[in-house]
Amino acid sequence: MDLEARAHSEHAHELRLWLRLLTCSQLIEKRVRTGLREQFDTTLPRFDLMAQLERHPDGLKMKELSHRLMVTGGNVTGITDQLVAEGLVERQAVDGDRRAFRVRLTPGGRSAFERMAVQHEQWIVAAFEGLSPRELEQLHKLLGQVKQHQLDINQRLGPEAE
Amino acid sequence: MDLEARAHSEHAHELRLWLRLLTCSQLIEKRVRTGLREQFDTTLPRFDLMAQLERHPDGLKMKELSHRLMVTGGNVTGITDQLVAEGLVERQAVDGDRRAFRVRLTPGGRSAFERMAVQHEQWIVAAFEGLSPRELEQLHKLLGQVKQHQLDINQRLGPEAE
DNA sequence: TATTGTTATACTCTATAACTATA
DNA sequence: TATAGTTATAGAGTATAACAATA
Repeated sequence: MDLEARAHSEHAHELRLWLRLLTCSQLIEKRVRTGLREQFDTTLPRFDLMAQLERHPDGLKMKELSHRLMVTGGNVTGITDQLVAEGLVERQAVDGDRRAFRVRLTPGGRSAFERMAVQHEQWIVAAFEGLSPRELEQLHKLLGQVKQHQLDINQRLGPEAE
Repeated sequence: MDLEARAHSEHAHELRLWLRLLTCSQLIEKRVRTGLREQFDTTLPRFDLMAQLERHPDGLKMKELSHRLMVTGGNVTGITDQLVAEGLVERQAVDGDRRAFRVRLTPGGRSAFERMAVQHEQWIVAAFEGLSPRELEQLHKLLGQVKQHQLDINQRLGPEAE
């Protein structure tokens, strides 16, 4: 386990930081993916889609989901189709625009998500146990700056990339 | 773009931190992947494999690559096969163990990697422009603690998972 | 028997582009 | 003409498990 084995040159600090950031998220993500698969027979993209819907009880349009999940439309259709087939989410007509749907959790989908969310939270809490509350906040703040900067860059490169 | 739209409950801090960490690494990774594809017609796993070899001029065994890249053996075989076919890396017999190889960059592979690494570094530097040198170091240190904790957890769960 | 690496398989996610239907 | 969503396609990455050769 050593993605950090790179890093040359003059900007070694940035490179090392990036590799460390990547390693951290990969390690945590890997545990989450494995857990979701083994305990709930599901995947991270599916979980993420349901998580978005949980935050929006009135549902989200396909386009919105695509934007929030940072994937293209075709993928959202595919994942949504699966979840619909399993009765976890449903497509609902939108008044005034017969092209669009509102996707929302079914009651069964909501309770299934709650069960997963409880477990998911435990994985995440365990992942950051090593930090004090103060460090946790510090890290959150620093990553906030990083995130904002990425969004700024994307905006510059092309608003649709946001 | 809003993976952070989750986060309930009592441990909202940890959840928000995780979602932000994930968002940051996804945003940066996405740009790196796109750049590698568009400018060099390659992928991140291929780049990562070559990066490992660049750091180890004497080569690495398949098993070692698998461990460092955190993927299973079959995948390393597949990626290595591609790179061999393109003349970027080569398999070399290992004295005293006729089962194993040492995989190493060819001269052409080395120079191809150098070209990519220069560009890659620019992407990464740009990604962290928003931070002062001091913040950069702070972030590096905090992520170091996070990383170490993940490794500790993996060790506890099963040494082979490391 | 255990280990190194390969093969075969199957699945998920992904982007792209062409398409349908509405607006 | 533009937009919402779907379909079709192709490709990459992944894990798993069975396998061959060697230790």
